[in-house]
Amino acid sequence: MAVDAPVEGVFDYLLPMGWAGECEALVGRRVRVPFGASVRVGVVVAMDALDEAPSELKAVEAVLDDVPLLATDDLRLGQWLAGYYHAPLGEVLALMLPASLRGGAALHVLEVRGWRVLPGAPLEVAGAARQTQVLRQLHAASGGVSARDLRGLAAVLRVLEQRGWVEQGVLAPSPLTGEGWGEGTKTSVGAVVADIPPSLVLNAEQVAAHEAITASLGQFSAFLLHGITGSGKTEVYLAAMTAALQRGSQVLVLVPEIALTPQLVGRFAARFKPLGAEAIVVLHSAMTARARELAWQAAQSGRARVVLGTRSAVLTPLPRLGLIVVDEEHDSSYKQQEGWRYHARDVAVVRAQQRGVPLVLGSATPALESLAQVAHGRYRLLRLTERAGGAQSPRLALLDVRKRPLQDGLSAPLLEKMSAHLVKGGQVLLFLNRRGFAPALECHACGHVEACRQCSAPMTVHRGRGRLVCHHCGAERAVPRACAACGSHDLQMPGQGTERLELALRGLFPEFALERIDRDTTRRKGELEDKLARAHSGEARILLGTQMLAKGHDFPGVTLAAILDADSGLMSSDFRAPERLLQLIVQVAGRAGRADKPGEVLIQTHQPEHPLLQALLHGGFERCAELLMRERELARLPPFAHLALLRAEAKDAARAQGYLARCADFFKSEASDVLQVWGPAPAPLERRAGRYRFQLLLVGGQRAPLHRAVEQFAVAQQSWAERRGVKWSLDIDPQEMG
DNA sequence: AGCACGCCGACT
DNA sequence: GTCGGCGTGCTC
Repeated sequence: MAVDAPVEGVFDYLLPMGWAGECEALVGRRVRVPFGASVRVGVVVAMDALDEAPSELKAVEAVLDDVPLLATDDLRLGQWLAGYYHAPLGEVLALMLPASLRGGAALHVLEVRGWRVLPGAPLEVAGAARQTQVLRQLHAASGGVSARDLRGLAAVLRVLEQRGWVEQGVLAPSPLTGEGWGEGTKTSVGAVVADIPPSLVLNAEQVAAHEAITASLGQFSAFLLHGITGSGKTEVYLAAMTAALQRGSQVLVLVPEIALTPQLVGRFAARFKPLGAEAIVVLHSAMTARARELAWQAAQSGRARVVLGTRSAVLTPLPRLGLIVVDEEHDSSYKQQEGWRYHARDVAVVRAQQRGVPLVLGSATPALESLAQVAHGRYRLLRLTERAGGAQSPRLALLDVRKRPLQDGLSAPLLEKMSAHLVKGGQVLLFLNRRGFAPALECHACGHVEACRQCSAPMTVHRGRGRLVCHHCGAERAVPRACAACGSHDLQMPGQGTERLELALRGLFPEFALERIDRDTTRRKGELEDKLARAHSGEARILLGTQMLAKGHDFPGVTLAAILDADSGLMSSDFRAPERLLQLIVQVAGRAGRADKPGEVLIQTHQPEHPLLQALLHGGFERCAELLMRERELARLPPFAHLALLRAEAKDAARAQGYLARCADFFKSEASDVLQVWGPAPAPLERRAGRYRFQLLLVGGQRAPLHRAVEQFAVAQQSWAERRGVKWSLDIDPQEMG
């Protein structure tokens, strides 16, 4: 029994009354159990016959489900993940269920009414096209077709019913039960899949990619689909998905958080509409609990054919899984950054392996980790190098801003370029990865910088709100009129944020409509959609924003894009910052221009001679990726090493540091042959929300021995006195050192 | 995470 | 004299 509590291990219970002898029957179901002084919900993961019943065992209080919610495949994945990420199995399994079911609430058993075909019914009725169509649809669907999907066909269905070919009833609640409609029937959806609109005409590269993936259906195989922006990766996904659906499989599609827009959902829904209203379901964090439960149930029961979702959707039970697609596989939003820190892309790989299904990782800027897997021969590389419609790739140029006065963070040549493009009717896209008005409030007299009282970070000035805001803990306060240290009224706001840039641009280009798109201007519901609509329609001429703007949106009218603070990516202490900068530039470049309007991408920098920028200019993404790869190899960093980050925080700095010092000693004495220890060091943000944070980085050449050492550590540290008052957590394969 | 058990300050 | 503060430790 795995209990949903942050405790390692599984717990043994006696069977409830009336269940003796029914071994295996409870596996995958939720049960209510007494746990400590309280009552908890857990999932049964195994049943054992005991020779003698130990009297110290408590008994299961109640069985909460009539059928298993998790299949043995799901439990196996959960067990693997709990081991790999050193997370409690109960917590992992809880995340495989919709939130509404984690607390022990009963599953809303959906009574989906529908129709199914009876034995002896013909495949077609000569001269009756509508009857033939309905019969084909019913023959094809294993568990019947819901009445909702047959709307408007009542008259036809009545005729077929009178002829004794079809009947009405309740559709199978779940294929896991083996009851109800669909029992024993072989799935064959060929007829319905034939109704899926054919793919757009694919070019030779797309055909090759699609054929390679399709040939691997039914077995594990990992593909890296490296296609430049606009090369038609989505069409390859859709073609491969259609082939998987044809075999009766379910398809899981993961997309980054920001990319799950109505447009994308619409595109998939339009393609797979012939499979029925429930055939495609969406799962993301903004949905209501009820909507999530319905979508989850459709997926878990096998009714949903395509599941399209963000990070957490990778854990959805899918009894007929046949293909996994991870779009924009390099995207950092696949990494969970709190609690159980899993990486959805990596989970997808394991899941595909366990289930013996192919996996497609798609990106215009693959992660170095994925490129390394290709180099090792573990992933097969599929390239798409042609832009659809023959559009040209944009010109990339560096703007050396050394010794040039910047006007509100904008260099004179950039302003000239902007004018030229705007006058010619183009749209201009500006990236600045910093929200707010200015990143600090500084006293000109004594140099005092207003810092957050809870964190060791300067507070960002938000002038519109008239507040200082901490971007790390969210704390807010009024902007002081005088310096807190010396009382001077000469307070300065050095640096640029998107809010300040917006103000400056409105002054510089008053005749052109501007949209700022960042977390502050898209807080209200629908605001982002409205702004994106104005960007797409061309109504907005200047687009200004943070990361948000770079992901998943195409702006065909944009002819000039500029990255204003490339230097921050070149100078960061985070070893992944240059890789992320490269991805940003290439992604941005891919969104500027099209066939009739060649685009231009400008990068403002104080380091025009930087090897990374030079490599990008002269060799594009590939040369840059090679360069970064060599740097990582020399530095013994991923993908040439494996990382685990041990974090500790405490109200008292010495305690957190002392604990990690003890941890460092442990690893140095017990595992120095398989890993290196870096630290303990203060976390990049040393104090956050009033607690002091330190971290210890473990670098291992081989994954397995590193994990064994971590496992040993987790057991050993339980008895250490230094643990008192310290909250520690483990981040396997950390993405950010923050 | 809960929840209990356990030893020290201001109150009906 | 108690009520309750949250530090520490356990949960089959």
